[in-house]
Amino acid sequence: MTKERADAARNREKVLAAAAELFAAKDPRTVTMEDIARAAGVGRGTLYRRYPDVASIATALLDEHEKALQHELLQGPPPLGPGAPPRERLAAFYAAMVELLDRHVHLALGAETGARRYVTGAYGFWRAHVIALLRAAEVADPDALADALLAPLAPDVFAYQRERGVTPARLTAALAELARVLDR
Amino acid sequence: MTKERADAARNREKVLAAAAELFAAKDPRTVTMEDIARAAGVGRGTLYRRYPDVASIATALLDEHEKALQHELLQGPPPLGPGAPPRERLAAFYAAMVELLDRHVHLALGAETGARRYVTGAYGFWRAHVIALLRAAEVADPDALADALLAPLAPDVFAYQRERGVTPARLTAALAELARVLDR
DNA sequence: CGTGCAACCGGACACCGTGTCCGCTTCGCC
DNA sequence: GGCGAAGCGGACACGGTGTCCGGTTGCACG
Repeated sequence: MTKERADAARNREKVLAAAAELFAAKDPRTVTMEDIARAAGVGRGTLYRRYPDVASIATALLDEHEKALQHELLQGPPPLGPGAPPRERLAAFYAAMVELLDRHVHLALGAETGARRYVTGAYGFWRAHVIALLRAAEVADPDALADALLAPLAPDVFAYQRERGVTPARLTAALAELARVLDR
Repeated sequence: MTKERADAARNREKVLAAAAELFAAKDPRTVTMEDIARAAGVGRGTLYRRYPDVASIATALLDEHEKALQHELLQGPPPLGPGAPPRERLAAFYAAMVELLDRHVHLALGAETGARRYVTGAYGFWRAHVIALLRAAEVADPDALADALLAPLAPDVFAYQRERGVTPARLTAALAELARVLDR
């Protein structure tokens, strides 16, 4: 990773800015590489030089926001960070994720092309975190439960619920309850 | 819906058979209309006459299998059908769905292009069923919880877990526990 | 039977997005 | 200010989509 050339950096900015706008403006699943290139005033070749596909651009944009939450989970104050009982931490995690989703569904939706969700680094992080919490709560088979408990946070589920009139607040409440009743 | 012409019926059979084979043979998400037409020995126009896209063909194939389960939920013996306590019925539902998924993931994956999952008639059925159970169990906000509880049954989640080594049996056990601890 | 009409078939077509390739431009170090 | 390398971007070939329409086939009715 040597130093980035000035023109390259300039283009990277233009691309990310244009992409962010596009994802917010229209159905993120219909945004194409061509769209982004045009909006950024950049050739398609330039785009492909850095990002293999649309999803990876959305992921790059999303990562920034996820980083903050990941940091809080690891060393922030309870109940998000260490110190609170596992079920409380799980509830807090749910709440934080719902808030994150609420602000950035468009990006999250854009980042999903098929099973892409699970290969992204972030999912692995959430997974590891939930598994650790479940283990601490002495629940049976944390490995199997973790993905099941993360599934409600899938962007398309969230988008669907919101569209149906389930507010983030109600969802948070429902998930908090779910977290608290886990195994006794 | 007048009577179907003989040649049309013949072609419908050929198409469904060829599609079933294709979905099972390769990654269902990469099956194309052209593939199916070629495999069925049928023109592309013929395909489009009946099915607007690949997903709807997979859905048609899947529906057949889902119908049976839906019937059992409505009027089969407990614990799947009416008569058992709601949490037991939910656990049984989970078990049945996992088994269904295990047998037909390829179809379920083929049926999913983006948010297609939620517009299909089947999802609405599962949703209504779970909501009814939650209401009977006197859980708070069944509407918000239902989608969350159905999320772990998303085909891509199932496929991912299985690929990771979580057997259907373990998944069933984990979900059963989840169902039983709901709200107290 | 045979005939006519409607339903059905299927290949051709135009379009769009993808991903790659390569001649040209720009950068920044010496 | 010159030069090597990194970066750029348009052109290209490909593959899938969805539509359209001339030709074909099935079936009801005489």
